[in-house]
Amino acid sequence: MSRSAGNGHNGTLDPLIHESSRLMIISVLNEGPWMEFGFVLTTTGLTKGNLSTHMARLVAAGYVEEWKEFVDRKPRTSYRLTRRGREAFRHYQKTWRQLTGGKMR
Amino acid sequence: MSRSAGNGHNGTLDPLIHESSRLMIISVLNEGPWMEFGFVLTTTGLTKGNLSTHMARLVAAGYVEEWKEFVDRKPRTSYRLTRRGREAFRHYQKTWRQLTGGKMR
DNA sequence: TAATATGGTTTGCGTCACAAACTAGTTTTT
DNA sequence: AAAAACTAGTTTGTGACGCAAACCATATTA
Repeated sequence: MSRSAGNGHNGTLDPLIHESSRLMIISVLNEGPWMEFGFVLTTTGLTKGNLSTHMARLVAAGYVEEWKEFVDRKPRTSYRLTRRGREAFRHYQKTWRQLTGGKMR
Repeated sequence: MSRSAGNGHNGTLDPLIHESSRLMIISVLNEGPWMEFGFVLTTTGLTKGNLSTHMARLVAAGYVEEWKEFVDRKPRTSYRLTRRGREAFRHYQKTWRQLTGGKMR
């Protein structure tokens, strides 16, 4: 198999991270440890539906970890970046800077 | 009319620029003045079809200027960023850095 | 004149991001 | 105690769009 996934360490922008909404989400999660759904919701300004589905994809990709619990009899969902997620984000940032910085340098 | 286009000077990433292929194209065009189709083609690694349609969109948006001529009896198409295009790209870069750099700084 | 190359454009399909509708349970109101 | 409204998300329907493949027009070579 030839190494050329959407994310890998080739010079392409991981689409899972690059998509605007998810870029916002990941940038927020990158600033700290566990964050609640509601916090990410208001910080990013996304709708609940979209936040929910984007989160599901990030979890499925192993970039984000999900924690569900009941607090005061109500459900509470929290997220944090996994190590893989943080690394992927770092790599994405590096790639973006190279790309937009010009081929020759 | 309330200023909130896809590109405007609000804190969102202009989708016309943010899309990976076009981000590559614009980054390349940003490095110089007129560039030929074939050059952009090999530099970005896109297929001809996709390059063609992306260029059409960028031209339609007023971000890129198109120049068609015949050289040695063969068609030649060249492109360059317009002033608006360069400005939009600068603004995009600024926005991206703010966004991914964290809310608090 | 048939094949091959050059320089693109157009088309069809599959993915996916978004808003809207829905689910499940809790608290408040009447 | 039933209904209404609120909390905390999840699921669904659909339009937009990015991609590869097919196509077109002209020029060159065999």
